[in-house]
Amino acid sequence: MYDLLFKYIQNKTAIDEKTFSEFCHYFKPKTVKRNEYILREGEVCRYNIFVNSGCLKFYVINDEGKELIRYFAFESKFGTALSSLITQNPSSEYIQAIEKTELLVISRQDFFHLVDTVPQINFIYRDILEMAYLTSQERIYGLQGQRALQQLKWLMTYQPKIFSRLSNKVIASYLGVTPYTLSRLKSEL
Amino acid sequence: MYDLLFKYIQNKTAIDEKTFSEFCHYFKPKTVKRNEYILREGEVCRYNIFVNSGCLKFYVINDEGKELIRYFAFESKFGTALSSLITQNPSSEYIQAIEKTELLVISRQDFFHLVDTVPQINFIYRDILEMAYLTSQERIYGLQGQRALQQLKWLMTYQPKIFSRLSNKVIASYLGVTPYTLSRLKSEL
DNA sequence: TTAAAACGTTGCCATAGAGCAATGTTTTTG
DNA sequence: CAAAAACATTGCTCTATGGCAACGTTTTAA
Repeated sequence: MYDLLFKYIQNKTAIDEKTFSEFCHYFKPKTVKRNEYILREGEVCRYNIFVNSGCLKFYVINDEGKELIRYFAFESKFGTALSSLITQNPSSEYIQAIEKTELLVISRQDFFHLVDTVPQINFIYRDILEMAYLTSQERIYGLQGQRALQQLKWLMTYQPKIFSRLSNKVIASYLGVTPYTLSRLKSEL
Repeated sequence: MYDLLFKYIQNKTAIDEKTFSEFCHYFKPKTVKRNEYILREGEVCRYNIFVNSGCLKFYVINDEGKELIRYFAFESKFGTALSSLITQNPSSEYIQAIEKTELLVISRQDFFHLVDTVPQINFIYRDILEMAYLTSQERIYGLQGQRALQQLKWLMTYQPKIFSRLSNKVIASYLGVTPYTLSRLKSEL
């Protein structure tokens, strides 16, 4: 149950099983079905989430009703609606399972308690934020400067998992183009 | 010299002047001229930067030679090429002064030393990362989902400083459109 | 297992934004 | 302060992407 989380933490910082076992019970297992919502727009996000297996999508619905995905959390990734988690204001984001997904969820309070008291978790959180920020920056440059075809090529090279596991529809939503356009671009490759 | 930095930290966490005076000497004052580079593509970023006055732009030059700005650091903001700072790999970003700018720079080593030894700085760094990440997320949704006109309206509402202080050319580069398009959009407002 | 639903592809046309050129305006710098 | 450089605006045309419709294929769920 906690194997993957232990490996994740161990991979980023020095930790022994004893220390891990002292706090891992804060993470509660939960299984969600395909298409099940973990968080809806307007709800306050109260959890940080670690994905044990499956895949979650994090997205908003814009004014025109279009679904815009900013992030996929595959197994061994953390994800949360950070803005809402921090401010405890209603989220503008949805979190939804793309397939049957096994999670470990930790409450906001417990999570920040661990960040403040367990140096390894403080470091992990810093690392998560740093990496998330770097990824965001790259994505901003991609969306700002590149034609969809270039973005598609970049994605196929650096995030091939997205192509092997997700439908064209969600990939299009992630790239910010319509499924029609994605379909046409693929025929240009 | 350190007034603004002290206020910045004080505003986010409990700190007294004595504690501040113990570490503020790690931040070295530096003045750069209009258009002067603080970091060029290919160089390794060795500093974190606090802006005392003026404005910096953080950008890349893409394959087509187009300048893409991801962030402006006005006074009382931190900024760095985080990817390069963390990995110590050559930066893909430029950092350049838009106007005459007064900085406080702290070396990578000193900065992470403070993060690890001064709880207030640990907290500040966490806060910087959190806020930077949230801002990035909003920007991703903006670039992904909205027409340039909508982005322009959003920017005028939430970051009016950008309009009062920067040229159309750099605003266009930030929005990811050409100056021609920006000029036309403004006439539609 | 099979009907229903969702998805992917492609033709056609509409639209947002790109890019060049020409012109007037503002800013910079000696 | 004046010449040069950079910038802003706008007409014209071109291209990338959007969006509908139609149709075949795959997936889902009872």
